[in-house]
Amino acid sequence: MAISSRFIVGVHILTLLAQSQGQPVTSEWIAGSANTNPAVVRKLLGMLAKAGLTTSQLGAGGGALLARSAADITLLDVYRAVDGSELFALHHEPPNPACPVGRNIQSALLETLTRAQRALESELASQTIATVLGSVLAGPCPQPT
Amino acid sequence: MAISSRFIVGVHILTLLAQSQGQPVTSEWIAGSANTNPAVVRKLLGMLAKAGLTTSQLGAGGGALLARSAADITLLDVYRAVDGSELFALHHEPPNPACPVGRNIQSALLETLTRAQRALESELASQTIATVLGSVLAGPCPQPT
DNA sequence: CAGTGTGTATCTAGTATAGTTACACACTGG
DNA sequence: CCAGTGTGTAACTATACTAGATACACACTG
Repeated sequence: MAISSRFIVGVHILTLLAQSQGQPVTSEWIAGSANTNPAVVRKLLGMLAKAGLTTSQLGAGGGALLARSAADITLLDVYRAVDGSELFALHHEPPNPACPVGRNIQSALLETLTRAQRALESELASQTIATVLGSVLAGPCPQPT
Repeated sequence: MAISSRFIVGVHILTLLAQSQGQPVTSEWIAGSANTNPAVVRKLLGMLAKAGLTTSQLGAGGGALLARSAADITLLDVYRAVDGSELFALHHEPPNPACPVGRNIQSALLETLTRAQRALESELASQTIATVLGSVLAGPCPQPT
């Protein structure tokens, strides 16, 4: 369990907003669909808004909205917005520079780890909220009516 | 920091064993190079041994050894040995099946997440302990002598 | 101007990591 | 044969992160 559930819940939220077609969606409604707490949803919406993916309409009849087209939001955008730390941890304490292996191991691995992370990110970049919504609506038992 | 430091320390350990050319290496010596605690090293060695990557020689003059050639141990083997959980977490509580999005979001994302994880793993599979050792020894200030 | 819903703060519980100490036991080497 | 070495493992600690939960001020709508 390396990448927190914030990622999938973030995608869930944005997919709901995409489905709502410009109607503001309340955090309480989102929480009902994701089966979590409204405050958790609001925390995630804060991160998504800071990343420029959503906006909020305050006051009565308010709620969350997509800040841009669902086709312009990739899963990589979501990943970076809610989970954007380095994928691979290094040694807690820097290794012993007096040892040839300790001195060079981190830089020797850097390129490989960067490539691995980039490979993962490029897969995430290939999907958008629009394609996810398409898959969701094509699923079993689509919207009643 | 999604993938724990166990991974890079595991690679560090195996690289040291590869460098030692069949001489057993004690956990204390490894801990000195990785700048950590011998018990932590022994815990990692236990995981690596269970995965068939290392063996141990008990008793005086004992220590850890590679169980097979350094060229036959990929970084993916190490990753799986010490960190082998699912990369992406799902919702803590399953989403609401009464909502079209909640009902289908997980299966809609499954293929993409699997592809992303596989892309990362395939990068890790492309490097072996032997190639890492090569990079380490080619680094600045190689072995004195 | 009343009411709604966000944004934020705070607290909790649960879990994972990594460090540390301690000790029984298997094995080596003389 | 036996003293000593080093592993394997357990128990405990500190730290950090996640996610759930409650509470409340404030902006905004209608």
